[in-house]
Amino acid sequence: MATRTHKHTDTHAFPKPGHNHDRCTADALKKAAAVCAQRKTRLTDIRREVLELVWKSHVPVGAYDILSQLNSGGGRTAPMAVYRALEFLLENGLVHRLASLNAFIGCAHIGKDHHAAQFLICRVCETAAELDSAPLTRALTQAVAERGFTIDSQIVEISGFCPHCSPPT
Amino acid sequence: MATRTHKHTDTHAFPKPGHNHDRCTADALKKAAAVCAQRKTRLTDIRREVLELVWKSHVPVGAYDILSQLNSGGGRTAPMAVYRALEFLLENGLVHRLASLNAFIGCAHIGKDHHAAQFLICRVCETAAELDSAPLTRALTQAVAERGFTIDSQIVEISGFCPHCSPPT
DNA sequence: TTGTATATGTTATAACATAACATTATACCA
DNA sequence: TGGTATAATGTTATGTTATAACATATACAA
Repeated sequence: MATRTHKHTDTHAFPKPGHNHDRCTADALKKAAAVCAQRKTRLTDIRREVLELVWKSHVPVGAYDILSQLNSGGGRTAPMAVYRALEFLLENGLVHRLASLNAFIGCAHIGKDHHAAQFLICRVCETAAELDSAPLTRALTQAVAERGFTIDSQIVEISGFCPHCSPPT
Repeated sequence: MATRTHKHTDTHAFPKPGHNHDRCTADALKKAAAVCAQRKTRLTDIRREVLELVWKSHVPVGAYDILSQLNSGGGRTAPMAVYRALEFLLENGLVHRLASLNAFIGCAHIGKDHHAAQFLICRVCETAAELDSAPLTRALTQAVAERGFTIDSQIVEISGFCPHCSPPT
């Protein structure tokens, strides 16, 4: 029988409304720096600023939202700069793009090359969380293989109601 | 033991390069008319034209592509008309929207309220096909339920190589 | 320090989508 | 049949997301 040693069951918990979010951000930035150091890519000022803005919350954020936050102090950054930073962050597995929202969110599992990109998105609080279910991935892999198809990349985005928000009555 | 009576195993086959596509189109249009009659919604000229254009192939098509095809004969249709037609077709389950491509494709299973919206998309020939895997749906439902999440809608879009196109060597 | 690769700045435009209001067509009932 | 409500379409304008192309600047290694 396989060993089952989990420190806690919180690994995939949906972000709680009152959690200490500063920790999420600090942790993400630390790991991001480590990943970039290891991969010998450069986490420049603008890239880090964009990453910080993406990590302001667990709500996916649009490129132009990031842009206006960057420019809120009178800056003159252009859209290209933001898209380039996002492209870098995507390539390095530091953020994800949600196709259903045209928005970006910080990767919650930096380093563990999951690359699953399976998301739960709450319609009420707009929070998005990575699902990363191994059984789901297995079912998907099998279903796709049965069709004679070879996976290159996948998008799984589930919209609904998170554990902290009730469906409208 | 459950009965297993399938006319053929082709139900979920990936569209073959040389298949008789006129049949796909004719079939889709016939079913579309039936659905609209049953639901007492109106398949007007522009709606049917857009549906026909969507069914020109199994490659998802953008709204502005549809628009330029509509106007290729000197017409002056505006984007709104196309988007409104697409909205109608979506509401009536006659087409799907692929979020990863910002494009639309005819629904291959009109009537059978699947609403799964699981797609395979070939990177080479650009053909998209509905996956609609029950095991996948089950795994997904379960994984989501385990997180205390309630599904409202789902997007599953798998990009890769179809059975008729080889991965680049 | 100088060359090369990488990153950023800048301008313009492409691509996708909707808001708001006017007009026309259709259905349905009195 | 004619009036009226509803649905559909026309029209204009604009919002939103994303990329192309070329110029300049910065970092790093030889």
